[in-house]
Amino acid sequence: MEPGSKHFRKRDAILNYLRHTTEHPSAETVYAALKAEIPDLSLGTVYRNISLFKQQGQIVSLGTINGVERYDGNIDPHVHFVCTGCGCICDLHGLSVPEELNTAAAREADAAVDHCHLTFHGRCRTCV
Amino acid sequence: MEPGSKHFRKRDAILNYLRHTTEHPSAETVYAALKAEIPDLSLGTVYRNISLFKQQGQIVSLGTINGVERYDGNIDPHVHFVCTGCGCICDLHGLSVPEELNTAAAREADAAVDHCHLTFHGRCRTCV
DNA sequence: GGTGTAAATGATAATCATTCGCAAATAAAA
DNA sequence: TTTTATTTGCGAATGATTATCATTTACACC
Repeated sequence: MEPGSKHFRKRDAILNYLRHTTEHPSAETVYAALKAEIPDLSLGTVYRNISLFKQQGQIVSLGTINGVERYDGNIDPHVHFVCTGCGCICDLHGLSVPEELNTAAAREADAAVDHCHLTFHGRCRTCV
Repeated sequence: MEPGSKHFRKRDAILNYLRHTTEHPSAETVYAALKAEIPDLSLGTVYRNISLFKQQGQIVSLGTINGVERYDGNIDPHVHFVCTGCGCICDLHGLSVPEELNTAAAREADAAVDHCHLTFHGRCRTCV
């Protein structure tokens, strides 16, 4: 591959996409978006690399919404809002889980707490 | 069906099971547990009724852990701990999401917030 | 420039949780 | 009892995700 080429390695393109989008996409969405610039990308590659990134801690899973798993390339802890109507996810950077809750959780669960997810559910603007 | 029979309607047995267990089971787990006392129960019936209960708000989904959806028959809001190792879920009744976070979330998301889920992740006692 | 080896990928088949379709069984109503 | 609506069992269909495997590519070394 020529130096200075705009062709990334596909793995890099996938991670790069996940890091620069705010839509918290599914594997299928990543695939569809990248397919435009990388016509010979395959869906299997997207799944394969996403599960690699997840395992390496480079991305984070937000769980499944309407049967499909969604991912976040922004790994520093933040809160999410999920719309029950359209399934859109948005970041809430303005709030955080109080530290006391972490320690209280570890004590009550009698376990080693690693991280937590706080997600609000409701209806976004366009879904009334 | 005879009056006073110990045969419930299957739907009732499923809801009853979900309300009295603390294991936050999957559909398959509910099926396996009830199959003992109701030998002619079918897995389809479990799925069918679970999705009905969910829609009616009689139970709550905790999302999918290791590819399978888990449910909670206790619908009053509480916090959960999920073990990354064995996938067990336990209730944390001793802590709650501060009310201010709800209003702050609604403001920042510019949306109608209905409820929220706070889940801690880590390793339980038996998973080191 | 080759050449060799390990990693990455495309294409497709397999897996597996969940949903659907439909006929039989059961309950409720008349 | 007869009629009608609800619930269920069974088995097939669906759809997201994973595995397989042959091919291609990256990268170090010559």
